[in-house]
Amino acid sequence: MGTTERHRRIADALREAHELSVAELAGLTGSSEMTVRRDLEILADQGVLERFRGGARSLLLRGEEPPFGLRAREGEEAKRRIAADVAALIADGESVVLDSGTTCLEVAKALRDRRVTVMPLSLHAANALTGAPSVRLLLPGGEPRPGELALTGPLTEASLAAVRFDTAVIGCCGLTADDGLTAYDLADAAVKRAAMASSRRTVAVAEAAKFSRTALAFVAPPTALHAVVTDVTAPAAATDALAAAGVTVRKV
Amino acid sequence: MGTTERHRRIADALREAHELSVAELAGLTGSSEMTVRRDLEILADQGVLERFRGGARSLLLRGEEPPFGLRAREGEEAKRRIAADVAALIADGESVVLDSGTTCLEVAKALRDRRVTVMPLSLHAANALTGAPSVRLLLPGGEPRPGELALTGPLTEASLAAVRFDTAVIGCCGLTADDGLTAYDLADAAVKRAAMASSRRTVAVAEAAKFSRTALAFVAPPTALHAVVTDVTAPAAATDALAAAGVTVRKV
DNA sequence: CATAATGAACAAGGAACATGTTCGATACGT
DNA sequence: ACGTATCGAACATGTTCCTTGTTCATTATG
Repeated sequence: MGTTERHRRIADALREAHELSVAELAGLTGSSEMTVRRDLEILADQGVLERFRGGARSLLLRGEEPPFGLRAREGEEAKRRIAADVAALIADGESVVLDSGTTCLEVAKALRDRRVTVMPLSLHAANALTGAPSVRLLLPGGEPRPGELALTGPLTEASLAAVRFDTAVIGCCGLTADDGLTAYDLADAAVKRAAMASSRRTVAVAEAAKFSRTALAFVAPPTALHAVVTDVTAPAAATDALAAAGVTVRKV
Repeated sequence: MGTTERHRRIADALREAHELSVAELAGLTGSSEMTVRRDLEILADQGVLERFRGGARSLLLRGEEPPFGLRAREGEEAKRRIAADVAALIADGESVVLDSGTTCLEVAKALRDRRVTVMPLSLHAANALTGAPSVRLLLPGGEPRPGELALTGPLTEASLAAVRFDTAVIGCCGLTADDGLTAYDLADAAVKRAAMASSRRTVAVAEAAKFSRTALAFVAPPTALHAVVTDVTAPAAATDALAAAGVTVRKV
């Protein structure tokens, strides 16, 4: 079993059982206790769990967002397909503002060899695009949130206000026809709104799981979106409701 | 011989001999021709040299700046000492704007465990500071220059204008009592000036080699500097002249 | 057209990483 | 305060990835 696979299993097991002993986790993963301890130390640093003598307890009980490193490994294949489709929606020469989040990071990778202007809203995406000779990279100012490295704050909003884009590619934590597009973080939501306000059209990206969630911070109603790109496993009821609200839904 | 050591030798040899054959470079480095070809491809991508059939010729003949990857490995020890001294000049709780360049990157590493607010002017320094729990990181907007990843342009200057710092740590390409502080890049020079204008005091960092150079873009006269940190090998004539202009010179 | 350089493909060597084991130190319950 | 269980540092082993060298078919040059 690979390291990341084991981390995922430990995090999942703790989300269900609240807390587990090191011995239980070692049995569950089939590895030694020492390895589990090393994993727990890493996951504790990421804020996934809290150590106590003999075991660990999950910190992801409520509607909180798992940390970046964990989410990046979930549904990678679906995210890549979504990203490829989004890249196909963008024409050469366009200017794009690219939201933070793991799905948008895949979009960044998909845009590396395209002739486009990109303003990424997270350092992860920025790093994915540096050194790409055909991409003109514009960085907004702001304060990178730990782990996520999403840029937020007045500097970010000021940078966005100074530029106009053809397309905004926006990620989300929840997306339903009733509640619209929602995010876990209030500051993030403000940046998403600013990015959309500076763009002619908005493309939202959302894996299937997003359609059954509504997060804390409201960003925009479905009518503000021009297209939503999701994967084929998205529930038809949810996507039909969005389509009825006038959004173009692409399942890839 | 390590890879970076070999790259350095190849670049140095070409700077002296203008152009050399692959066979000559293979003999010089004691490695196979295939390895030299692979090295030349990498260095050509970095803009260090130009390939031609049978060998390569240097592109660093004039007053041009060697690429970031090469400079980072030169005088590492001196840069680390300078960086440690600069970090000691900065008090806990201070806000600092940190210039681009390899020496300032070392300063960023030296500040990782300090309780300070830092706005780095290059993505290299920004990446060195992400994940540091005690550092409040502020990113300016701007366009990262390839390789260097130095942020420049109107967005950078606007971000700097919106904030006030206790200390500006400024790198340079040349520093003399007559010509003042100079840089290779005009856009960089404008950013340096904006950073200094937003700060109460300016600390310049300069390895010994900088005192015998004057680069294209003028940034500031010596009188605008409050302190210069350099290494012990800096020529006394140059540092004395700066001291006479009212600058505190620290040799470490 | 002949010769030399080139770069792709494969193989060997070594460095870096992940994992497991051992053992002294440390924290907890009684 | 004592005994027990947990912890994490240090070492040993296995695995993977990166670097280097060799071979050979292709390509450029005179």
